[in-house]
Amino acid sequence: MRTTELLAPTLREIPAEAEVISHQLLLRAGFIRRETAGVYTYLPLAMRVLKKINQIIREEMDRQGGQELLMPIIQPAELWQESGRWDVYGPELFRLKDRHNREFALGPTHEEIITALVRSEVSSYKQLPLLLYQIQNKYRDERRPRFGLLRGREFIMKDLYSFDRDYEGLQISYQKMHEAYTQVFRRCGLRFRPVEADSGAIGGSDTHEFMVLADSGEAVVLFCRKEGCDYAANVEKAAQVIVAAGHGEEPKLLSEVSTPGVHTVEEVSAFLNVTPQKIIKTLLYETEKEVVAVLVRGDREVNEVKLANALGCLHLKLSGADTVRSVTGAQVGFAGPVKLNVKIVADLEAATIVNAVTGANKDDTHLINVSPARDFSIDIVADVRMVQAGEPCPRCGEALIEAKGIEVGQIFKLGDKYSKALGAFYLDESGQSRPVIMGCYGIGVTRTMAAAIEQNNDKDGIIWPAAIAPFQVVVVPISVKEEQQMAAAEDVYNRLIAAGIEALLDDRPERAGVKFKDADLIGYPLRVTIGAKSLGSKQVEVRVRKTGEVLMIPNDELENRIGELLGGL
RNA sequence: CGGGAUGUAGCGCAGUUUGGCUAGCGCGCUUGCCUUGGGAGCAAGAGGCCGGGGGUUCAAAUCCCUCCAUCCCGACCA
Repeated sequence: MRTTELLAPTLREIPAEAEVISHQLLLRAGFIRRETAGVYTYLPLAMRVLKKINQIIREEMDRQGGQELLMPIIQPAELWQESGRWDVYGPELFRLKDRHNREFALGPTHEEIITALVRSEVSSYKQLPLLLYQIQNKYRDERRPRFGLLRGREFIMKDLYSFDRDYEGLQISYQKMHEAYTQVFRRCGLRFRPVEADSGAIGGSDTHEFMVLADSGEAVVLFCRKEGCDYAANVEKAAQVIVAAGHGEEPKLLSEVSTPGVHTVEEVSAFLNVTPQKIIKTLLYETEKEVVAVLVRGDREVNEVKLANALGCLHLKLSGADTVRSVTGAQVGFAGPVKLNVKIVADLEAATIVNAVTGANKDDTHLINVSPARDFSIDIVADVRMVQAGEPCPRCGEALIEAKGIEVGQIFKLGDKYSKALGAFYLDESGQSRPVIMGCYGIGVTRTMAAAIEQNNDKDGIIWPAAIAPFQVVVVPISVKEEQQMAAAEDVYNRLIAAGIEALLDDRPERAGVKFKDADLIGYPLRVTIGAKSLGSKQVEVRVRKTGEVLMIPNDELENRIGELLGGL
């Protein structure tokens, strides 16, 4: 391919709409253009990258026994009503009607379709297990599409569904996908971690998210710093380790103190001269069923995902000032568990604090020397708080480290949720009808492309890992008017192509600086420069994008050395 | 959905406060000359429903109403 034939419109300035680096660079380097919020056209350079990622995915899925198919994007409402998700999925589901006023959804995911397929085509244990996947556009009407390709409304996703006879089979399929995903992201040249994640109030037991570590990530992950310990979890999931309370403290006399205008933990701590560790923070939450009081230590934060799981509720929200007053009788900042007439959920840690400070459910008043059991009863004790960096690893006890991550993949054990809802049963050897046991496994392809940029860039532009670069080498003649240079450039280009290396010849009649800037911006791993400097010599000048290093390679070793270099990038 | 901001040429912006000459600048684009190892220079050009609609006015990019779009923060996210 020659640059004069390639549609790769680079921009000198950063479009005002782009905030995160991957979005800026994808626009500037001519990979994507926005059509409307969260919807993009992928230009030829992006398409080449996506094809490579897809190819890697296909190879790894197929290696594990996956079979590719293609399902419809337009899905009938009836199927979604059958699974119950027509209502549950909410406004995020794009809906449309046909000319007969029949309702449809644009597929945000394909559990319904694939389960419907399996229920009609699979009827015997002999047909199981099955691993079926597709790579296709997905549609989710995000409330707030943002960050370019990191959160779009239309995006490309690989989704695989596993069908097994039982949970043991599911475990095997799950492990296969765990391995496949590890290989996919490794081959894409990404620094990532599989992390334990929360599976939600309903649904399967296990789930892992594959996180690309990057500061722009929306997810917070905690992982163990100890070499060899592979504990890593989404902050929503990370379990707290109970450090032995250790205070064999005797409960002292409960008493009330006046604390005018002292609301926050910091204020209480300073005013009463107690550490936040001795304060029990009481927060009121409303679920679809009830109001609950949640107790956590003063220096901790409530983890709403864990809380929802502990309560077995679907929706959860922090109560407003009105509810707080009607439940506690006091303004916000003075709630406490003593004599409070709602369900009380205490965090594991908070439940052990003796002689604590709490709100008194009375304006401008706190209680001191509050002790659980004696002064109030707890309905549920559970891990309902956020774990913070520095806390012990649940597996080995070493300190946890916090990092931001971009979720590029998730593997999930569904169990029989969809097979039962949609009626996908098979007959076992004894002729008994059983639900197919399912798993689902997604990779955000377009998000992976953006994540790769988030992780691999510098002030000059993108630095593609060689495996997914749009072209592996760009050949730049300094002056296309110099016949000798052009002839040399053509020769190098042809040799690289013949050697199976994806080369691009920058034959534009531009000045060298312009071509260099574009090459850096687009991020080809290697650049071969053909100019007066090296023309007469027996060496070819090769520059490594990642390091800026310039190598003089003997002409007759060119193909081999470039192949070697690419292998290391 | 709550809060904030912005819509003027392909991109980045000025002009709007205080209505008034033919709507500007930089980059990019076209043509020519010149130049050619990190976004050169000179010259001549093309390119605008000033987001849409309605209103006020002798006169609207500018004031008013309304709709739309885009971005940011938050909430939300199988």
